[in-house]
Amino acid sequence: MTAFIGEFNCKLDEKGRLSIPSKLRAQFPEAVGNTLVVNRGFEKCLVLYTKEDWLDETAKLNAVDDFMSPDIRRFKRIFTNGANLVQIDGAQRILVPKKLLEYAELSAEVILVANGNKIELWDQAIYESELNVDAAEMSQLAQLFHQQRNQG
Amino acid sequence: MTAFIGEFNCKLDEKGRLSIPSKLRAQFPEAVGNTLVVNRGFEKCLVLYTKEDWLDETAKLNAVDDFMSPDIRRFKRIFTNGANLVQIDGAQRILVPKKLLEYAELSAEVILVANGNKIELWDQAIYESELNVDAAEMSQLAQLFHQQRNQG
DNA sequence: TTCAATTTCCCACAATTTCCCACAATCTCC
DNA sequence: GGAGATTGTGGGAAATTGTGGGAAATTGAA
Repeated sequence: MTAFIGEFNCKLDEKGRLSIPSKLRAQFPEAVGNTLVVNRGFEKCLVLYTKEDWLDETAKLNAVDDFMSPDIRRFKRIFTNGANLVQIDGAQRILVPKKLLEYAELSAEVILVANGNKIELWDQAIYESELNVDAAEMSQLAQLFHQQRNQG
Repeated sequence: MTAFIGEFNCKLDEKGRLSIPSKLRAQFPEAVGNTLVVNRGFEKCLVLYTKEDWLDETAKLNAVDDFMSPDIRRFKRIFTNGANLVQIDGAQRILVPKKLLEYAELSAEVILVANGNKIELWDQAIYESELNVDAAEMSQLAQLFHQQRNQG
């Protein structure tokens, strides 16, 4: 599994193209070729995967049997339905599908945040508010994390 | 895991480059190669890790599933936000990303403080005021530390 | 078929980053 | 203390990257 690192300020041009910072591009395994997968994130952001990692993710999803419940089927459908293949062009850019642009409310100033096998794409303003926590809230979050990790 | 020791006065040049003191460089395991990870610290400072140590840290985080809750995702984001790979150049320098320079309000005079697998990078003036505690406050802090450690 | 709209491909300029060299300062060893 | 080696600092030049926009190609609708 790939493990991407980095946070990058990027710009979307008028055509909705996002140029991938060379430092991030350099982290792609050779095998990636020129294809990525973009999907909606849970929050107001998009998520990029290599095609391989995306297939792994969906494989995990599909390991859960559809017979189980309507909710399972619904979740799988919704989760998968935003996914799009995108091509990296000669200038290391991808064209972000319009629907997804709108979903994540992306303006010209965006942020790419890599962590693990996911690369999140945020509008800069929204990202900053997402990260803006005061100390009290932070320690609450930490506590929650602690609990949930131990529940597993 | 690496265990760094030492405190060093350093200078940032006009291009935002930080030259790593040879005494610190000598503590890097061979395997580090020329790559480090810089991230925001909780306080107004930056933190350097070897890439390996950083991946260990994030692996612990990513062991908790993103599907679990929005708070989990948020916590992970806040924790990893700002991380960037940096290369050590031929003159044993790293280029500190502009965003992070601004975040930690670094001027030309900075301090590197090594502790465990982390190396903190502070603006000198800010660092000094951070360390400026009187005896009473110090013993109060120690008490707090003691309590919170035992609560775990 | 024709026209308009979108997409893809390509080129070019500007800004940044990287690489390299050189000098100054410091340290080390004799 | 002095000479040589190592380290810290600065800056110039080349290479790379980011960004914008134009033109060709493709698509879809009338």
